[in-house]
Amino acid sequence: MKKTKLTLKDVAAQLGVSTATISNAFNRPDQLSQAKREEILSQCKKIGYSGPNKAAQILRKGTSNIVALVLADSIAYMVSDPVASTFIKGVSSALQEQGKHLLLYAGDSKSILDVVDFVDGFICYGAPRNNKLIDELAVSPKPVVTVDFDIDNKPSINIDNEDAAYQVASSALNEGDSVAILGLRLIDSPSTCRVYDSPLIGVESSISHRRLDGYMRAAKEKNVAISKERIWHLPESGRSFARQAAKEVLTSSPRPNVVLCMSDIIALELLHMALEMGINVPLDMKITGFDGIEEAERTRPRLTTVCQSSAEKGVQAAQALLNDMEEKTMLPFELREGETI
Amino acid sequence: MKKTKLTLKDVAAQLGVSTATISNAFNRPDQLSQAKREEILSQCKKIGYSGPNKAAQILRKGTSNIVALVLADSIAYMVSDPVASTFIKGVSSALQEQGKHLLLYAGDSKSILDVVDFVDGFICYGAPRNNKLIDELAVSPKPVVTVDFDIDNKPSINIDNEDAAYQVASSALNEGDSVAILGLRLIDSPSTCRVYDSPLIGVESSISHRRLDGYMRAAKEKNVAISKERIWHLPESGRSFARQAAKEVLTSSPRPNVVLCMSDIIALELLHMALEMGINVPLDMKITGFDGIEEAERTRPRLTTVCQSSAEKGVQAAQALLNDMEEKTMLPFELREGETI
DNA sequence: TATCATAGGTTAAACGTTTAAGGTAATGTT
DNA sequence: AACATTACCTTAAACGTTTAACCTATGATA
Repeated sequence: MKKTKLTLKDVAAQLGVSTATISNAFNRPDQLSQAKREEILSQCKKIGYSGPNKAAQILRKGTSNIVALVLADSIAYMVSDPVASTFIKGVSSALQEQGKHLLLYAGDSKSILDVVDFVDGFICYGAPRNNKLIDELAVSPKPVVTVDFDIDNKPSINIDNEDAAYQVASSALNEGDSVAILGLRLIDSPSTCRVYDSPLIGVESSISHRRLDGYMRAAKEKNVAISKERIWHLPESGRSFARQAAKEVLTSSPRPNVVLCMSDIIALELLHMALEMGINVPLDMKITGFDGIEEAERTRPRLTTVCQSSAEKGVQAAQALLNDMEEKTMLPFELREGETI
Repeated sequence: MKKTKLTLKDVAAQLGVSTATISNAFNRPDQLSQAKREEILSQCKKIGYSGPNKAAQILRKGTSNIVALVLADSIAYMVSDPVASTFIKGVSSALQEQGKHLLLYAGDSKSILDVVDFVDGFICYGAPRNNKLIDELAVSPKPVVTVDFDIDNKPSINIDNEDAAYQVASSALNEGDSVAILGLRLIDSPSTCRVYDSPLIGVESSISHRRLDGYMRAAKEKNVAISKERIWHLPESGRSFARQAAKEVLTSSPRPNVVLCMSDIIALELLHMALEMGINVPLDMKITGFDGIEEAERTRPRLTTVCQSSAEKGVQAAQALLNDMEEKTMLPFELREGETI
């Protein structure tokens, strides 16, 4: 058992050199002769000194190799969402390659102040549920990269959600259609409900808003009207919310013959429920999704959706952060025609 | 724009009190009069001092509120596994409740030395792929809680994997059966293959070893022999590895009529493929899983498996860490009889 | 009235490093 | 031979806090 943890000072004393030299041996090889360096390193190993204390380094150097990933919602929810977890996957592999550590941060937290002093930067995936965080991130002294939404003057990674939504809606819609939209985080309600005249929440650059805009533009072009009582709000993309919304939509009258869903999870639950009710998809009801998750390829009929690479978004976000990129990046997406329209 | 970040010293000077007093105003309300405290706090807010620098606190206090979650494999893989992500979910909610932060740490990392100085403790989910980490954790100066395996003298959270495996195997097996086992991380190979005579890897307390023991005990009791060439190794529980292994098993001859799988993901891929090949489950082939994931309830026939609550494991692990528990905890499991045996 | 707690501060020494700025001897330059 | 460089170390001042130890009125106690 060690008596007490060795410090740089102890080691310096024992080896009869200055603390600076020990420090340099570990951090700046060019500052001392190779012979001395090797000698020091081997001595350190021998006496059980495993290198400079990281906590002290964080304070002194002002850098920790920790990157905070600010998730839109609670960690608990985000980690179980296939799209989000694929994103996390991308982020983590890019970070690991550079020896950076990943701190998961919930978007419903009170404030980023409890970590801002020691993290090296923030990757922000989706507009945090707590709007205050956005304001704090906007003035953060540490670098910030946003994904799936924007903050002025901060780099971001996005796809053109408006265009993607427009395209998928355009290929699904025809004049005379009766349309419903299953949207995400549109209004301020903790449960699934119709939007009606509730004010829309969140930043204008959020994916929900952009997608809604795209849907509406396509609808206008095709001359179909979508009233706000045909737009549903889901607080998140979980299966239980999705099932609830699906049920409401399927039992609403008149039953829509086109349903535009803002995520594949939502679309898939709707699809399953519709099929169970004996509704013919796409003859009686067309369904579109969003994201292009793996599961959407395995269903019969295959879901028509918009594919984007969440893993790639993660990688790009990490790289943007680590390389101090300043631009806002637009990633490609791809319409995947399945058999649900 | 701020000129330069305010420090405690600056604030103390501006308010004409000592740094200790400012510090106490934030950390130890009992050390100064309530009037002064409120005065200080409101002044701080006014001049834009948001509280003591966390990096400095980490060094000085020796605690950071950061807990490292050491995953068995790479973060990228773990986050996409439904069982692991449910566990993470449990951990994160328990931590968030206590204001702790979650650092994801990959089990295939070189060493924990780069974080041990600043984290408050380790939750270790599954035996890390890199064995060196286990040794380091065993002598870590920071608290450690292991899950799904054990380290001497460290608290742990487990289910009785041996017994669970024994039970599920017992209910599936009958004398004369031809049995195959689809196991996880049994030998040192990066790809799916039969075990044959390769030496088993990893700690004896790992879930794989315990489950294998349980299977074998049941087999012995039922008088069925399982040779090592009927045991497959999968490097991880991913779907692609599972499909590959499923294919090998289904085309092996003689084709087994019972397949014991060490995870539901593996079992489900096998089930799908078997059904596609026109094999009758359970008449021609019985299949058992492990874990009790949600997806396993939705398949037809429903999978026979062992249910455990990964979320609960996460919560318990976090609590054990935060409360300095010392004991090794055994959580309950439940046999879920589906229609695959 | 002399004595003793106590409340509400202050002082200064840590916490364990990094890194400018200096110093010195050896090497290179003219 | 005088001078400029360079290579290699050391000194000491940060980094921004926390906290034990100490101080000083003020009110309570005997």
